[in-house]
Amino acid sequence: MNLDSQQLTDQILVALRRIIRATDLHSRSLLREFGLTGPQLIVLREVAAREELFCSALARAVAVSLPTVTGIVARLKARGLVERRRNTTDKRQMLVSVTPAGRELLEAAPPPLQERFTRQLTALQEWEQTQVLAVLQRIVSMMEAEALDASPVLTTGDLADSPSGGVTADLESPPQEALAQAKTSR
Amino acid sequence: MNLDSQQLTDQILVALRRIIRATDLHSRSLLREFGLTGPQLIVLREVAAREELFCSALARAVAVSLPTVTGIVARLKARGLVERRRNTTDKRQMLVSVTPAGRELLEAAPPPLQERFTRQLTALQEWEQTQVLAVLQRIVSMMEAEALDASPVLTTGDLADSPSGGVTADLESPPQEALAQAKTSR
DNA sequence: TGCATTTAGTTAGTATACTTAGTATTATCG
DNA sequence: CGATAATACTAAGTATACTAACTAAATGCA
Repeated sequence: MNLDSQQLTDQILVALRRIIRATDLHSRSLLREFGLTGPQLIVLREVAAREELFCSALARAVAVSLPTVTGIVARLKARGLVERRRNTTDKRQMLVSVTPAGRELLEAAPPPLQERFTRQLTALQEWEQTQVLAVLQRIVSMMEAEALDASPVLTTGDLADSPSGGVTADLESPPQEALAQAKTSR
Repeated sequence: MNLDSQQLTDQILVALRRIIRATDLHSRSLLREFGLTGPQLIVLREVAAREELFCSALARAVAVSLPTVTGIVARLKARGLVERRRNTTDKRQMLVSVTPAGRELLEAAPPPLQERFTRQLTALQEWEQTQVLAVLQRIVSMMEAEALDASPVLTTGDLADSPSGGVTADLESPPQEALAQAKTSR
């Protein structure tokens, strides 16, 4: 009773679709109950975490394309949560920064992931947490490897400059491959 | 050097975003190189796998809302890949079926997931495959648990009626919980 | 200096995907 | 049997998110 590759990929496909959908649904519930969608919240958090940053850096940090952040930043700006100003030394660049209102909103903000998901996750044994993260990062590396040939630009390298970059996983074949590759390809 | 919960959720958030993005990018490359987007391909496969099915069953099977399949089916129909007809016994229902052209296209269709991803996945040890799937299903169950209170309708129960439903995972706390719950809540 | 190239962002167009609100049909119940 | 409720789907509106095409600014090189 072992699963052939067809069944495996089919089931993984379904699981991925449901994860994507759950993420989307959660984003909408955030909008309904808090006023910001998931991506908006993520972008706002990232802007607040730094002093001021360029749109391109922002796009890289949250793993979306430049046009996408343009739209999200525009909506945040319309709400008075961020400000935009041109860089004086290089006038092509736009500097995005959080406003007091934006910072205040963030104080009361819910976590960007489902609260129950977050709770259950932190309740896991540490080795389980590591395993979950390791599997996800492994999937990322397997998926993003594909895109490297096709689109040499903006392969979303250094994400989320958290102090501890990348957890070492307890799986064979390190999941950091693609991230390292992505970094070099800029 | 262990990771606090903030770091863990942040990194998981990033990994999920990148998986979602990689899926989207792959969908576009499918469109470019093959002519159908990922969701279109998935829907077409599902329609072809059955004789004829209702829009609502289709939506459940591919884990999207009814309005979303309506749009996708409309695009497939515009391409002549599927047909729609009203159910004679219950005229509210639309029956979707694949056309010969659609079936022919499917013959030459690439796998809906990234080919490299699929290859690497099937190259893994069996226990690793099981682990990957188990972690994903576990995430699904933790994420979907949230939505059950809010939206009692269309919680996407029985997906993909594959003969072997649900692989038993080598993790504590079975990942099937939410699926079972979702099923009962219809 | 001057023109080509690159870079940073925005705009336009398309697809997914949701919610909410509608329409048509069927089922239910007094 | 007729009014009401439930069901199946469609339509409208919005957000994300991409690519391709565009503008503006900076860089590079002859």
